[in-house]
Amino acid sequence: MPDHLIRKLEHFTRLSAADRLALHGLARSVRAVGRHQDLLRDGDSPRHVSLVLEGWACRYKQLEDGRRQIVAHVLPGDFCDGYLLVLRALDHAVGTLTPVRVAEIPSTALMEVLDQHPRIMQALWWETLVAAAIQREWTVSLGQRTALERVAHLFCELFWRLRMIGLTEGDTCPLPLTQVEIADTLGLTNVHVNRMLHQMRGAGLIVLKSKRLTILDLPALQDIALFNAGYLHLGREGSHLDAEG
Amino acid sequence: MPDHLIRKLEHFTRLSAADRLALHGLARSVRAVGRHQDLLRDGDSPRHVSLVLEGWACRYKQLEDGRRQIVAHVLPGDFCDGYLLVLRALDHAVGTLTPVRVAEIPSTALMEVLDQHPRIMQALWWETLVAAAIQREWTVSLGQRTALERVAHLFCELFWRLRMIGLTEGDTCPLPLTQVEIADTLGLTNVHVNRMLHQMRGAGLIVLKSKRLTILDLPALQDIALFNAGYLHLGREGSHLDAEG
DNA sequence: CGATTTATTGAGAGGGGTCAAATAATGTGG
DNA sequence: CCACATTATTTGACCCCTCTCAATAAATCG
Repeated sequence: MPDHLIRKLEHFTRLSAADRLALHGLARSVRAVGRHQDLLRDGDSPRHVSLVLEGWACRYKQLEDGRRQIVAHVLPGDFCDGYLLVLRALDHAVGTLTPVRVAEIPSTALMEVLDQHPRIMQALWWETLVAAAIQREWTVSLGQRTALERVAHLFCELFWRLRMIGLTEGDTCPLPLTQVEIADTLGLTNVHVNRMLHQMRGAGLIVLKSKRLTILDLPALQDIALFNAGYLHLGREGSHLDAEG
Repeated sequence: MPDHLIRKLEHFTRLSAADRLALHGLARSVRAVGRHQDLLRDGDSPRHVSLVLEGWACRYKQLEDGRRQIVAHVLPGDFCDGYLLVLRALDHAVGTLTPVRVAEIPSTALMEVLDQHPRIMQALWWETLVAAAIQREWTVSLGQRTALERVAHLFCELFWRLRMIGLTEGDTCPLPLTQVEIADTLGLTNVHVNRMLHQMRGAGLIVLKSKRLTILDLPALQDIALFNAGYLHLGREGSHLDAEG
């Protein structure tokens, strides 16, 4: 089941059959959760680690007066937490954006796998660092990019991340976000997101319909977004750790 | 020398004398660097790990057209990299904001210490997760907070971080940032930062002079900033790992 | 097919940006 | 320690990108 996770990790290093088997063994207990539910609440300290197998979720923080900021998108193959081995309490919430299937992994089981499979340990370490790099790039977007550039950049990033886990088809990918959710991601209002989408459609850059995004001209979109994929570290940077065969 | 690092880590768990000794052993080779120099450039892949002993630096990303965003402040006791054990190339630059003294630690020496001192390993893991939490909070600031709230939040965060490493005196701390650098941190212009400072001074909240910040009313400043220190995870969350004595 | 969510569009307002110039602080060489 | 150059701060006037408010249209869903 954790095919997306495996596919993602293999952008870092090639796993052995035993590695893959171990990862499959982790996704034993699976839970289905509906749309717009909280998987984790701010302040929680869950006992197990959750891995999203299918569907989209997001990390978000809410200010006292109601303002909400989505701080990360959690796609299939992403962990919800993974931090709780060290930190006592979560400093943000995790909510579903679509119906989701999550594997609940006892932290002892995860630790055992990490001990016995150093290649997985390295790959998950890489995964953590890429997540941090994405967070930094979001800081750049919110701090420096205009509204149009932000939307374009988000679409480029999601397209690359989805392609990494095999969820694109040609120039098309799922995009189950509402305009309000895009706005909460980019620090904009839904009204202005709508206007930017209008503009991008008018320029023949994208088609967005029925929760699917088609990028008609990826190079042009990347130019507009000042998008540079380097921060996603997709160059198989752990190839020296590759498994044989 | 790495007193600030030790002081910071002890907000997570109490280290043993041997742990502290091992950390001191790491800071053998020290380099002095002037103000406004790059310690690391985007794309670099340094061989050793750098620890800031004194002075301030920042991580930053620059867009092709010159727009610059500071994505993190690197204070005494912070690592510049620490990632390079896994990632091949840096996705951002690190530059000094003041003259700086950095320890250059061979990655093999660091790995040895981590192997022999699991408590340090855990504490550095905590440190990494706190850095990620700070990055998320910056996403919230840039996405949702107004200019005034952003400046107030930054000052609260820096004050707490500096207090954590023993660099505050009462309600005062160093603040060597120029208004341009504050602006590049918060996604504002230096002109508008200046106006917000004017407003905060007028409200009797702060004094900022000769690169020192005095917070006259911390609770009020935190209210304005919607600041909640939870994300800094200062509650000695690793106390179950405490060394004896 | 009615009910609710989501997307779309318009008009008006404001927070923060841009441009420009003056003042103050800091640094440097003699 | 001063004269000068450089860097940093401060302030004003004007503008524009994005927000707010509001109303309508279109999807989506039981």
